[in-house]
Amino acid sequence: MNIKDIARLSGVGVSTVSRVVNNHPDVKKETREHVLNIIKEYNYIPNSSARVLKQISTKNIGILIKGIFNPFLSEMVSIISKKIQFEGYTMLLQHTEVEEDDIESTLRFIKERKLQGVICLGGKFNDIQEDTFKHIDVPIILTSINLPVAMNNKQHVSIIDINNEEAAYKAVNYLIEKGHKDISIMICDEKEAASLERYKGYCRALEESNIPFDKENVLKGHYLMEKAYEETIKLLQNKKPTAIFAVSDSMAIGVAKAITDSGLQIGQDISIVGFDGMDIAQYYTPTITTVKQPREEMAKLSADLLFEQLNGNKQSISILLDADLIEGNSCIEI
Amino acid sequence: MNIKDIARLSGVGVSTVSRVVNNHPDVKKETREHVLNIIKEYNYIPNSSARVLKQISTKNIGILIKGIFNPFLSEMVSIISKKIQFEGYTMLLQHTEVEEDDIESTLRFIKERKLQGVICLGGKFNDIQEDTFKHIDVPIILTSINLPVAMNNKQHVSIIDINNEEAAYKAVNYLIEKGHKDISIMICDEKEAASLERYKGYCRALEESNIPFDKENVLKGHYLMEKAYEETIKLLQNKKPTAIFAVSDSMAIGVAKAITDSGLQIGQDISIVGFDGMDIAQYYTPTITTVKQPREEMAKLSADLLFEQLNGNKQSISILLDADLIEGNSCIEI
DNA sequence: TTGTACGCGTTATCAC
DNA sequence: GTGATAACGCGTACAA
Repeated sequence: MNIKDIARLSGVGVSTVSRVVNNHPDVKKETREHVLNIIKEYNYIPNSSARVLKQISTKNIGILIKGIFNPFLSEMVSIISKKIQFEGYTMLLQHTEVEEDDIESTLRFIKERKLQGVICLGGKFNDIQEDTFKHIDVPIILTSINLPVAMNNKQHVSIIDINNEEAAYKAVNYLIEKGHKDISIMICDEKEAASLERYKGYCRALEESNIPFDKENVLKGHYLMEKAYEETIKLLQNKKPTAIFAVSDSMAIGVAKAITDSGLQIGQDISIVGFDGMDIAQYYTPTITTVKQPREEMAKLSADLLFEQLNGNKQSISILLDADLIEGNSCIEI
Repeated sequence: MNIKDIARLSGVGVSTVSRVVNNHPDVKKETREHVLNIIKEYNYIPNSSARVLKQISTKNIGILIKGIFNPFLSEMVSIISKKIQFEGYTMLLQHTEVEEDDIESTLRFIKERKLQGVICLGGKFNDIQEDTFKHIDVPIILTSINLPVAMNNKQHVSIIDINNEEAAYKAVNYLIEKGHKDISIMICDEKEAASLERYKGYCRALEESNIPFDKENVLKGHYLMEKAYEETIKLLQNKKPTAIFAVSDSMAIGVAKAITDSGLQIGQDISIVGFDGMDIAQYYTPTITTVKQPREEMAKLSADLLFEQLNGNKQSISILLDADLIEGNSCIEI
């Protein structure tokens, strides 16, 4: 069932059917209705591949999101999608596998789908070069993606992110100011970019306060509740820090449970600071002190920037937002 | 930059380029390498629209998932995707908006992308008719989707779900057996299908034990932590049930926090049962008793069934799995 | 082993 | 207001 069939069945030409399907005004009312009836009757649905192939401008914006399961990024998608719809564009959402090369995927995505612009949420772009996107003439926004600082502002992309190092620094300093000296950190692993930046912030805070670094205090939770739980249980069998800083809220929950299960009290015995500002931090008991990433702002900024560039303002910029500490009841002064 | 350009630049015909791109064996080694170099040099990426348009069988399996943010469904996607890859197919993931007509979307998805099969995760298919998918000759699996019982096994689709009514019935009975008589329920709203089924199970359990139904005991949390929290706070200002059954774990967390914030103790004062079996139920303090949906099994079954049908076994079936209660520490005997 | 030519389903251009 | 027809970029049968 294609456009030709419908044309034949309706007794009109293919162009008329095309006009009806695309809501062009220059079709007689009766003709339009008749064709619509036939379309309805035979369940005709235009082949999108053929359309994209033929169309010059698709009015498609791509969203490339790392992984299928990331509540943090998901929430930003909904905000962005509203803006895209409002502007009369269509959003194409695509996920990338964890191992996938994100630069390659972005390039593919743009060319394959004839996109007018892309927003990438999360992912690794470490191998980005000055000329990586040189031949691409559509705006690219990298949101919540950690980039080598040297690249900022230099290539044909914009960057919206928080200052991970600084945010983590503030969080750890908060603990230090409360008198904590033996502070563990739950990172993802040695490689993950955001986790690494936060780890650097942790190190800097310790250093500035002349607190010796203890490598036993570094735990790897892979952003998983379960792994964070296990690692914390293990840690507590050997030593008892006065505070644990987890670089994600999900890991903070794992840490919290491990503390409770070890017969200790959150806050009283061991203070906890998380990272992200997910709802659960606020609804856990006790509420978890966490570094809140300005998700809404990042999402809005990304979408606005994209359309500004689409509408002529060709400037690529790079913005690092601040992330503020939201105090809960998981930390005490000692 | 298209296949013709590459052919010209490589000094070969388009078919040779096509063969190289698609890894066909019948190309001389040097020719292949030469063409690959040109492709690399000019960053050529084949236009997927043109490919799909031309291809007869795409070896594409579609996954249609309701909403962008649903941890429960996301986890199933990863399991299904592995099977699809293993079978040498490609997975196309598409999200549907909350208000979208899911039947329409499924039909669109299949025709637009020339799919070999679809798995729908979540969504509303209430308007499904016996002949809705009559003209579709590819397998359709509806997973975690509540369907009017009368439709089971009758049309051209398979259904994998849990028995929501029964599972909820068991959960509420568990509370009743522990001596609870004043049991509140936190539903999504009056319309959402799964929530409705679970609500029915709640009613049946009360009825069978001759516990009078109190409409004050029905709260609407819209599957949101925040909403569930607010509604519970409101409830507790008027009355104090001995137990609350939330039809999702996220709402159970909201309920839990509200209880704590009202100066009451979870379990001791008010027992809680959740639904879904999300990680957080296990990592909350106290652990939340919850009805665990067999996500892995549902996902595996869906994928296996799809490929069985693809490989000739054309039977459509409908399977309702059991969901078991996982005991935590959020309920006491009274 | 390689090249030519046609058709996939649609939209855009032009003629009527 | 409507219809014929040439692209869009690719895969493939068939010819060489």
